[in-house]
Amino acid sequence: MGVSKTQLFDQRQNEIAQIARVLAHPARVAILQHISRQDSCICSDLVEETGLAQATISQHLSEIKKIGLLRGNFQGRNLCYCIDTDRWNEIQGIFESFFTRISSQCC
Amino acid sequence: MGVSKTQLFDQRQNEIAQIARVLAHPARVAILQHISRQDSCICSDLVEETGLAQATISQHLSEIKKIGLLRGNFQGRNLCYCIDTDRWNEIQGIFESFFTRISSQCC
DNA sequence: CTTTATTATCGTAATATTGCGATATATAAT
DNA sequence: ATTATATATCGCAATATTACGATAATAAAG
Repeated sequence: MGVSKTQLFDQRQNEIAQIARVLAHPARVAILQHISRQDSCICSDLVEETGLAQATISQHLSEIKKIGLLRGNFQGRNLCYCIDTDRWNEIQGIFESFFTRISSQCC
Repeated sequence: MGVSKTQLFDQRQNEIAQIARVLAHPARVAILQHISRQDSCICSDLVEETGLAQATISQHLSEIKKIGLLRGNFQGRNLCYCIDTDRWNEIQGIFESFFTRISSQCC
């Protein structure tokens, strides 16, 4: 078969999985780190930085966008992305509570 | 094409991605939550709980095992899994520092 | 309006993931 | 040792992801 059975799981579980999926590729981790390192949020020297093709970077950016983590403005010729801080904090909260809820005293 | 170019990224970026990949499926999120909810860490009523086939659950468990998050002991007839708390805390730390390092004052 | 530079989308190939039935392996009980 | 139960692995089919070249769309500059 090969279809993910998301309907078997609750909304929060699917939400965590959906966000984790975005972080589940080193390029996207690197992109997020790069954007946040720049004071002004330069966009596609990401191509240079990572060594991936422009089309590939654009695709990764669009994955990150899907979970609401990016905001983009034109700045001169360049489309300039930055991280949506509110959404970032929200996601941080979701993971934090997921991590702290889990604990087990084993057999 | 279609091969993830992991060699383009540093060890930490790949590590974050590898862990996120495990959390990137709602079944695995549910499994972790279930194991931690049980006082004693029951194993494969996971099949009942989730509605996935036994083979599928076993496969998901093995993904979680790969990043060192599970410990298993036989308890009577049953193989009983629990979360490796040390590793869990380590991973929590990795994500926490990833999340807190990222911030951006946008254009 | 045309040109130039930047980013997005399309089409396609390679690979990875998801899921399950069938079967093998492992442990406890008899 | 044999049986019964639980878990792991194999093989396969369906779908998803990753990557890139080619091309379209967008915006500033001339």
